[in-house]
Amino acid sequence: MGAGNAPSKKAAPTNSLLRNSAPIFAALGDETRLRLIAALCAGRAMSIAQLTSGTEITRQAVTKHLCVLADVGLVRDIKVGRERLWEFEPTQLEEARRSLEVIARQWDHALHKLKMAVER
Amino acid sequence: MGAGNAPSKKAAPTNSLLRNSAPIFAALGDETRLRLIAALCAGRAMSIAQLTSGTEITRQAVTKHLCVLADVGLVRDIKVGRERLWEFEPTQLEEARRSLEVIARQWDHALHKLKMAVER
DNA sequence: TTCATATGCTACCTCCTGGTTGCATTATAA
DNA sequence: TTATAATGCAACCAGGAGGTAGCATATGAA
Repeated sequence: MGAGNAPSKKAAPTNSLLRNSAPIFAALGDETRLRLIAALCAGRAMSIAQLTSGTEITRQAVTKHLCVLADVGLVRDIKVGRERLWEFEPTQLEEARRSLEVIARQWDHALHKLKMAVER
Repeated sequence: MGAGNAPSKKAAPTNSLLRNSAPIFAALGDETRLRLIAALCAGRAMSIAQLTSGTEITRQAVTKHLCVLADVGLVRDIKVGRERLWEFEPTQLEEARRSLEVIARQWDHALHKLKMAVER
C-alpha cells in the first residue's frame, strides 16, 4: 500500500440535481445525437428513414441513438402506420439548462465572496 | 442488400456549434465529474488529494476525470510546489449554455411557425 | 394476394471509458 | 540527508458504446 491511494469512506451529500442531469449531458455528448436533435427541432416529427438519410451511418445506428435520447426523455416517438415518428421533447433540455445555470451561479457567488474577502 | 440499410451519401452542412459542444457535454455527462466541477465552483483551487477525499474512488481515477475536464477546457491546473491545484474555468461552460439556448430557440421558432400555419 | 417499404430484433465486432494496482519521481520537512 | 507526502506514469481489466450485418415482422399499395 502506497502513496495516498486509499479513498475516503464518507460520501458527500449528493446533489440530486447533478445526479439527475449527468445522464442528460451524456446523451447530449455525441455529435450524431446533437444533429438528430437539431433536425427534430425543425418542428415536424420525422421517421427513422428520414433521419437516416443525411447521415453517414446505418438506420440501425440511428435507431440506437434515438433510443439513447428517448431514455433520458429528450425525444419521444409516435407510431403512425408502419412508420415510427420521432419528435423533440424540450422538458429535459430545460433541466440541463437549469443545471448549467446552477453551476454558473455558484461560481459567480464564489467569485463575489472572494472579491469581498480581498477588499475587506 | 436489404431493407433500407444503406445510408445516404451526402453529409448535411455540419453545424460547427454543435460539433464543438458535443465533447463538452460528454465531459459533463458523468456524475463524478459533475461533482468535481461543483467542488471547484466553491471558489478556491484544490489539489488532487483534496478532491479525492470525499469520493469513493482512487486518486488515479480522480486524476483521469480531471484530465477529461481539462481536455475540453472546463478546468485548469496550476503547479504549486509538490501540489497540483485545479480550478474551474467558466468559459467552456458558457459555450455549453449557448448551445442549449440555440436548440431551445430553434424549437421555439419552429413552434411559432407551426402555430402561424395552423391559424392561417 | 403479392410486392415493396419501414421498422424490429439479435448477434457480433472494435474501441473507449472508468476503474484499479504497482512503482517511479518530486518536493517538503525534520 | 532521509523520511514522507503529493503526484506522475504505465499496464491491466471489465463493461459499455457506437457501429455493422442478417433476418424477421408489419403495413401500405398494386
